[in-house]
Amino acid sequence: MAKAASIKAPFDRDVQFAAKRRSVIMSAGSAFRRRGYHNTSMVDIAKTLGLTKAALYYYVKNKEEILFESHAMTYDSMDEVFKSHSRSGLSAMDRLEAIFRDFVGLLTESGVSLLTDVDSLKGEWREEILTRRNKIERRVVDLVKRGQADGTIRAGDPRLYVFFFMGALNWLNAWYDGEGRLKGEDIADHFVMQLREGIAA
Amino acid sequence: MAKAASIKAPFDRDVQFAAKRRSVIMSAGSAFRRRGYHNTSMVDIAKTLGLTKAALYYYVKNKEEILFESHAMTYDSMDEVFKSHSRSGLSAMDRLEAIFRDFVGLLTESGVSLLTDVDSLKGEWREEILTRRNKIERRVVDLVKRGQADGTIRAGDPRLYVFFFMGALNWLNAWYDGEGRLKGEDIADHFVMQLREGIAA
DNA sequence: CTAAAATTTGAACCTTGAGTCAAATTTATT
DNA sequence: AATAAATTTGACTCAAGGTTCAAATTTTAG
Repeated sequence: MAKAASIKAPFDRDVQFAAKRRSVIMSAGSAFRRRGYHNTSMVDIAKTLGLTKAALYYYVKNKEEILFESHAMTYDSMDEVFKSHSRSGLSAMDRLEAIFRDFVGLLTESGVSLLTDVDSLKGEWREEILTRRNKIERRVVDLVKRGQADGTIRAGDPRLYVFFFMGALNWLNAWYDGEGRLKGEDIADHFVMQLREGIAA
Repeated sequence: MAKAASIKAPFDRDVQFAAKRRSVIMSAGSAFRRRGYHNTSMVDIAKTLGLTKAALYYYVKNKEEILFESHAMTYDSMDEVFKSHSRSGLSAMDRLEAIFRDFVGLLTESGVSLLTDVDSLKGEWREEILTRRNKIERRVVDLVKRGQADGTIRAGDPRLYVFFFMGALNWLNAWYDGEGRLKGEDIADHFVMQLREGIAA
């Protein structure tokens, strides 16, 4: 135990730091989602965590970095979802359905926020987030195309199909309230159904 | 003509003023939609109109009022759409479809913006906008309920149906670009189709 | 053409909130 | 307990941008 502790000690540090940094970002991300980036001050973020504004700067370079990381974490989660469904033998339609269900799950159960404030990011940061968003969108569009090829999805402009139901996701993120009557599971069931009926051949 | 002019003169004034005020609000609204409320400064708004920051205050009380009026004008337009379809003999489903098509038209052709920055409004203004938004949402939900009653719309939580396709509308507003390849008419056709298939019995 | 009203401007003011930093405090190590 | 490293803080600076206002300019009416 003493030995284990001495080995673990320096590692624990980084883990501690990373965990706290992560909590800063997620807490802020949730505030950004509810009140908006510019309506959330560093003081607000700090208070929620029982800290002082200055302490935040021990974990992040500046406010913009928090926004960037919020976005990044969300897209990380979405990439995970894709990965976890890449090796299933499902049809394109079924896979899309499963992925969409997981996306709804992220937004309702996992505290992940789909932020819209990309325009508050500048330069490289902005580019990277836009690139990642486009990449995800493209993967979904590809899925739709594949579904059209294998006959499980109706004909029509794939991008428009995607814009339509991804809009539902973005909007869900805006109105969903963990305390509300609507439960994540039920929303997911309904949304998946409406997704399918809207696009299935 | 001289008489007409003398009669018209005082009236022209108000019209002029109202028109210019309106152009301030719409121009700003479009900027808010593209860049966001807080990323658009009064100087930006003024420059677009070939004016000086200070001149804007001849037309509006403050920046928040511009945001408020932007929202209000949008909801005015949406109320108009409802009114124009209130006396048609269509089924609930068909009427919903027609209204949705017009909503898409507003956002793509009429320079109307569906802003999401409600949280930057304070107090009464905020309340009024939220109330109007809820009212519109409720009317759409009612339409869905009626459709379920007359058998043209599938069973299920009406609110969830509405959240889904209203999300498409909100998201459209975010990505739509008048200069882009996708033409408003085509978007409307596709969206109406995907709306119908997603909810029709 | 002239005076009054309407419109616009330049130059400030003021508030808010992000970011800095040296010092204080807490935590971990020996 | 003593020391060093990690963490947090209070007090401050600073810039951005919204708002004001008296004066200048433009427009309209007689």
